[in-house]
Amino acid sequence: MIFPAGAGDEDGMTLLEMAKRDGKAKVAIAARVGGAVVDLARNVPEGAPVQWVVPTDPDGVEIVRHSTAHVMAAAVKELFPNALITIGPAIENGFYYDFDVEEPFTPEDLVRIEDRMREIVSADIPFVREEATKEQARAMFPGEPYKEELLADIPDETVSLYRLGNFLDLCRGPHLPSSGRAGAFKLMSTAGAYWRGDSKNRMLTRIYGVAFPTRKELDEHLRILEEIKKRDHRKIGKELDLFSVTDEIGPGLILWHPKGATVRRVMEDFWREEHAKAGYEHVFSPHIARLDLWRVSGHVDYYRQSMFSPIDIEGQEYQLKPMNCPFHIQIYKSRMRSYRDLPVRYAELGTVYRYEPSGTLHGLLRVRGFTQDDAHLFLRPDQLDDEIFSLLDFTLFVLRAFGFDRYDIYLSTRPEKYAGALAHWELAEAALRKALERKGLPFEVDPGEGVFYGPKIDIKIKDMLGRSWQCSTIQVDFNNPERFDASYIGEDGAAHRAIMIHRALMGSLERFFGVLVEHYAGAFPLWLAPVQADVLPVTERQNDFAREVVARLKAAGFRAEGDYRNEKLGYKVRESQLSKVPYALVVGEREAAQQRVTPRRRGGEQLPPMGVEAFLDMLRGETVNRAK
RNA sequence: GCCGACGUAGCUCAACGGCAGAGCGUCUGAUUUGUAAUCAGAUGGUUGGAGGUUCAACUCCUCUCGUCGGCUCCA
Repeated sequence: MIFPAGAGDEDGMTLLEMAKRDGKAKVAIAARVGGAVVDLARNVPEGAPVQWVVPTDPDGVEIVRHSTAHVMAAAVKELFPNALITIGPAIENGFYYDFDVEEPFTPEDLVRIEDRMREIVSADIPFVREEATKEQARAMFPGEPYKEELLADIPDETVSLYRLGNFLDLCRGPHLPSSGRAGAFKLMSTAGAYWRGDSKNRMLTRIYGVAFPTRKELDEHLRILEEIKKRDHRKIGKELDLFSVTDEIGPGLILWHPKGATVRRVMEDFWREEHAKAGYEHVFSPHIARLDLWRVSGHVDYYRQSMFSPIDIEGQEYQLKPMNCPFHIQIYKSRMRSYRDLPVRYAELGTVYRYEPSGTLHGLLRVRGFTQDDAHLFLRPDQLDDEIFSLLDFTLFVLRAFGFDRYDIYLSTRPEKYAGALAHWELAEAALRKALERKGLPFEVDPGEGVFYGPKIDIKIKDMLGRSWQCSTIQVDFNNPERFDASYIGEDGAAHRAIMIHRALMGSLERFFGVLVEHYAGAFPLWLAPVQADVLPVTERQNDFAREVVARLKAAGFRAEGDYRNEKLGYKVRESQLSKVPYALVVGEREAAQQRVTPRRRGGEQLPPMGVEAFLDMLRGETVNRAK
């Protein structure tokens, strides 16, 4: 919401005074003058139009968050005078501030800091903007080495400073007129963070907080956090007995339990089937290979920090594979290729192992051993455009089948450190761009974010809660065909270099499965559900009929289980519901007599009794288009 | 890897220098049950591991392994 305002008509009038005059002082927290957002303490610019910035504007929210960070720093400086201040920006949903302290803050400290913050807000202390030369500013931060370092890096001669009571901070601003304008906030956690994000620097103590213009928005945010917690795939994975990671096996290594493995198998079957239809050939490759292979591929040079140590086998060094590409290239190279053979498309659910620092491991989303739904395509240059175009189609089709139809697409271009010829890069970037445009897909360019061997398209899917997950990637590669001498015989009878595309749609089965669990909160759509129907006999007199129903469902290719325990129906229904099985089939005396079942959907909806065949038809109808 | 917090029964959690517990689960028995928990009994632990302080350690200290929240990186 933007309130237009008249141009200032009095010399020396501040924006705040003008806001008061216009009755906007209660809502405006800053103003947009020209392109810049400025504090209300500034003078009204002559002749320039002014727009009020209110807390609900994107710019306004950022000011609220940034100023809350300053309020926190002021509170910390009062309670912990020895804490050295560094930086404290606004971030998504809130803010943080990094401090250099001898002893990290405890949860109790956070409570004290938050209490003190509320007092500062109640006192409604003005934020006062000052300007100083760098030289003057240096003298204003005695004993604050981080501020000194920041000052040294600022190119401008004049810097701005903000005073909040006794607390002074070097800051670009803008800020709220006063602390009383801060919205609803809450300190969330402390964390270690390197000074300037560099692990060579000293570890600082960061305090994270969330802040919103209103209490209502804060409460809503906290509710979403609760929802995220409820959907956590690690929690649901345990509850539904899908997978585990154990101390005994090792961190970052996944055990797929039968229920999780069933979902994975369905995912894989679907994947294999669709790839075969799309002209891919399936291959298999070993988990280790001679280290030399990885020297040729460039992994030893570019990727060593993510690889496990080589294994000594009879004096030869072997390497646990971090990628599948060199194997597929070898298969391609196993015989002479004609231009007529291309494109050659090799697909493999290839399990790779990468060393990830222990602190980065996270459930299924960040692991040390994972299976890529990998494929490598070998093409002639004239095939590049069409291949990428149809690949985009194929990718979006697969994602849609799993229930993802919202995504962000990124085109990552040539990085500073790149391999190969510039002309190749330009050709590849143009091909990727053209395909996206031809499909009419909106995308963002990530300049310099390509892989060393080529540019790429990344697709980040959005889940039910709107969170983004990087899964699909399509990468053009001129480098590896060069390194491995992968070529084909052209129409002219001469050898030509092939172009390679690396691509993964789900990315990693582990991660994709984890995302699926959170997306559906464990309630998988029918085609993926590990158990699709629970058959629940009301008394043990119906057990025989229930077994027959289970057998018929299984014979028809569906996954069904019977609950023959000596429990009341309510108990069995409850357990079926909690394990998120899509259908519970109640079979009592009436059903058994009429050879029928009474289905109950996962949500509680009861369907009329029907014959087993009718129920099977219903299941078939619901699984034919997969995602639902 | 680095900073911090945390590891107690299969699961969720109590006990926080003085006899290691509850609910759920599991097992046994009774009950034969109609759409989110039938009753009773039993079972279950080198308190992550190693060392130390103490008359006494789940509790305090050191080391180690792991988990979680971040930093960095990425599928």
